[in-house]
Amino acid sequence: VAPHIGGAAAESASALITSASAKAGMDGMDRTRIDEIILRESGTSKFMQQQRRRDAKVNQKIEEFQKRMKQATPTDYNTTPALEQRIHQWQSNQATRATCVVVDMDMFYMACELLDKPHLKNVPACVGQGMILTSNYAARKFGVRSAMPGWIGDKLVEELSNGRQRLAHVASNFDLYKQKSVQVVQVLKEFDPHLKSYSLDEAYLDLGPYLAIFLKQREREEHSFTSTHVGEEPKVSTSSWDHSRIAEVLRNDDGSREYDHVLRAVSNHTCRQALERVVHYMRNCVEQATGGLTCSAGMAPNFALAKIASDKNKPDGQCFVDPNHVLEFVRPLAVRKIPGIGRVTEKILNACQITTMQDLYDQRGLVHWLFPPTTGVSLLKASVGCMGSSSGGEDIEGETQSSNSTKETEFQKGISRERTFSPNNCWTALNSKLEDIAQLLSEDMARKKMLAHTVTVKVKLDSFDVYSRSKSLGRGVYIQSRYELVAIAAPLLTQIRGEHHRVKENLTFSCRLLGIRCSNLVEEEEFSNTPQETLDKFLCKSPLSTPKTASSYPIAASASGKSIFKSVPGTGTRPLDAYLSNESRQSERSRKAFAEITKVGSLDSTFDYPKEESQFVECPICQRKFPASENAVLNQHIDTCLNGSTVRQAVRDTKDISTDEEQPKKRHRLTDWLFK
DNA sequence: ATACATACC
DNA sequence: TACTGGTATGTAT
Repeated sequence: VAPHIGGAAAESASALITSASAKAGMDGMDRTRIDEIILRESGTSKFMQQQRRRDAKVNQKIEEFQKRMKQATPTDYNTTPALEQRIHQWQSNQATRATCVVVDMDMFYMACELLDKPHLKNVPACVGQGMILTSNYAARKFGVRSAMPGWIGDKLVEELSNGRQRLAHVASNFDLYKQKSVQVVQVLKEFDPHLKSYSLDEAYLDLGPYLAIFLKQREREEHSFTSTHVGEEPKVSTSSWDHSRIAEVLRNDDGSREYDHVLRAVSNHTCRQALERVVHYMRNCVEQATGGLTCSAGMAPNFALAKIASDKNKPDGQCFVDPNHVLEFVRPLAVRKIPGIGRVTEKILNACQITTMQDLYDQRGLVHWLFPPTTGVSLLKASVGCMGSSSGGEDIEGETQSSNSTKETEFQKGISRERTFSPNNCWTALNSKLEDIAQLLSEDMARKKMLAHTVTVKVKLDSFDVYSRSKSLGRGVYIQSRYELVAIAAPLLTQIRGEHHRVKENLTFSCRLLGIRCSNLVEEEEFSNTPQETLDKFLCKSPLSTPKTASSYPIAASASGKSIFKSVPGTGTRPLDAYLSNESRQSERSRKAFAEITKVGSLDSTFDYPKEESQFVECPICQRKFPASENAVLNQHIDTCLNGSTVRQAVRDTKDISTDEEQPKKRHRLTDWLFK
């Protein structure tokens, strides 16, 4: 039975926003006081209102959970032999040696700045002007942390220091952070050339191979010097070892060698001692190489545990999780410590009386029954320290977790750009912003040589309500240029506005953020030499997609050189391709792409935006205006519109505009297809 | 395939 | 006065 949900209890900021909750280095501070200040300063803001609405939804979800719990019978919430069996299985698949290492730089951005500005070391300071990116420990004492808006940080420091201190703001300098990050990674790669880093300030290493070579090396030394006493573990020598030699071996290692047996041959204790030494040395190297940046490290049999451990002795410390005592490490942890359990899941669990991992384990039957399968399983795996092995599926035999099987070929799933601005309801301006974003995104995609099959537009209103609408293109159609992006994105934006007006019956569409996301990506192949499609010109010149106010389009400029529908996406991604010859594939693709863009893009004239939002609403498709009061009429019209009357008109228009002399057949086929 | 929510840095 | 940006993934439909 859960405690009060949204009852009379005083509202707490930390329950509403992550930037108010505790973080490493925030010990011994007055959370109540901090909460109070945050709520007072921003409690009525639109942002906070939105957080409350979200929180209400979470509470609703919790109530549903509790309803189900009340109806539950012991058969539902008791564990079962099958579950016990699975849990046991996870545990026995756990690696027996702790070679996973997570290196986490201490307050990275801030630390980078402090190199330059040592005078800020002991006064409250943060990086970031509007939004705080990170803060030093002096500031954390007052509850100032990342993701917190700057002015709240100011208030916290001012008030909690009784006006004696002020929060110093340093503008972010990502070039510097990137440069420092490169230095760090360079050093770390000597210890594991296959390391992964998911952000500028942390890296995931498997020190298994390094350790194996290290131990081998030492073994040889010991042999040549002393005769080892029987039954006695050889001590880890206190002399320094030949690091550069090991680094070299690793550099030339093709990753196919098996090191596991070496580590299994030595005791857990020996392994630990060696690892602690290596990691200590490694952290030292980082500090030297960066001119004084410190980091913390966690060592564990899997990366999630290592990640948690890296936080334990922050800053400038390290923590080892003994594979034989994982449960002792895990059980006392608050559920929130587990990567993947955030503010919301924590709240849900807490409502079920689960606050620690011990609770989670004790309630495993209930959890398994209550949560959706993937979530439930990953929670339960976590409860016994088995984490990170993605998607909660059953692990196929063996502790592949940390061996040299680094899959290099992971391809980025999506790419996006979004921008926040002062709330704006001018349709022309919004569309122009959308085009700017498309431009940025297109550049990113070109740089990364990727093409997208799906485009999503994201809108955040003044109220902080978020909408997203997406469109997947026809089979085999992939796009990149900003014209294409705009051709798809602009109508989606129109659609969002239309639906917002319909649903909320709200005439203003005041927007504070626009974003475009591309997904279902494929890699661009070598430049295609097929004759230039007319699409580029079409998208560029056609009044259907070129705003009259189009100073933002440097028209002829970049539109020429490149074909838009460049590549045949990698063979194998879509087997059906195999049925088409290369050439017909190309034209097929272009034809479909053209159709796609025409179908969607041309329907939305980005020109002729009404200057003011009045008592009229527009058809999201053809932009024709209708009296706001006549909802039925509009809906009727939209249906007609969607049924294609306008499509035909649009296509007739394009016929005159873009003539394709080289391949007139295509045009026929295009129109045939469109008219269907 | 689409929309939305959650999470992480 | 004022609350980010980029990516991945899970859930529900």
